[in-house]
Amino acid sequence: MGLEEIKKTLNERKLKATTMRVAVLEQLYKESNAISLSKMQESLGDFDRVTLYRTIQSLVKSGIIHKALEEKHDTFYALCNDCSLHNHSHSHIHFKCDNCGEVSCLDSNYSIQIKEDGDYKIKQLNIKASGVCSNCI
Amino acid sequence: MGLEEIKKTLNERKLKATTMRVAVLEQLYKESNAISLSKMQESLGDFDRVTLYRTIQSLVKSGIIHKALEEKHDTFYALCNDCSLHNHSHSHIHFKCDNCGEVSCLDSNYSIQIKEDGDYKIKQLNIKASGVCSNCI
DNA sequence: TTTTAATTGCAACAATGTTGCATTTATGTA
DNA sequence: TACATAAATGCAACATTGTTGCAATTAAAA
Repeated sequence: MGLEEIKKTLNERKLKATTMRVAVLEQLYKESNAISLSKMQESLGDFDRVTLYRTIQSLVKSGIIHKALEEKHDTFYALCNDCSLHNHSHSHIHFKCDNCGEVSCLDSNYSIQIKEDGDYKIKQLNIKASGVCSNCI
Repeated sequence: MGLEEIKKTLNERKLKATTMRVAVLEQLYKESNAISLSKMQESLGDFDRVTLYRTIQSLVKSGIIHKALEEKHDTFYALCNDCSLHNHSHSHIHFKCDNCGEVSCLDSNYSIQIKEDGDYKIKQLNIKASGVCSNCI
């Protein structure tokens, strides 16, 4: 995904291709995994914190990225590879490696079956798995 | 669970039966569901915030309660009914009702099976379900 | 009742996230 | 290419959540 394609993606969604947005997306395309807000802040250097928050908001809202994992002290975002515009991150498992801390979205090789046999009506699942990632095995 | 029993539970774990600890546990025994920090703060009135944090910490550490659900702006705690001292909240599903906001620990009527067929080694699952609770159906 | 270690309350701080507003910038248009 | 304009940015200020150190208080054992 080159610069031109990123700009095109943004303009298609009526978002201006600003330096910050392009930088965030370039980083996400480079890594194939989710990236944390804190890591983005680090690598983006002297941008304003507020601008990053608003950048993320706009990218999430327009369906380019999604919130992969939310922890108390950090939040991870990932590209919406397999997500449709209106249905994000609902069905796949978000995985965090205990060893290297990397967060990724597991694909359909990992599927879930629920036994639902009581009074509660489950409509949505949010599953965080942890363990050892493919690089750390 | 009366006052005496609560005091006994605390002393068994070498915790002093202070006003705050007793109040928190009484509230948790009354409700059978998880209670959020913000709700505890409300009902406990003029206690110091710091004291509540440390009270929660001590109760979690000693295995009386566990963190049921952690959201960005609130954290829910529940009694360790079925959890052993060293193995908390690992295997059950935490449920939040979309309608009333109530958080509860689902029992073994709800279980999850994961098909694991890729490079990642899953060691632990943290499952948040949302939908409609038994009261709101 | 006294002792003492645990617990509390306070003040101060750190991190994360939000809002309003004036300034700047990307983009469509002339 | 220059201009107009709506969108995006940077700044200051603030809210919320959680933490630490320390002196004062309290539960429980002696």
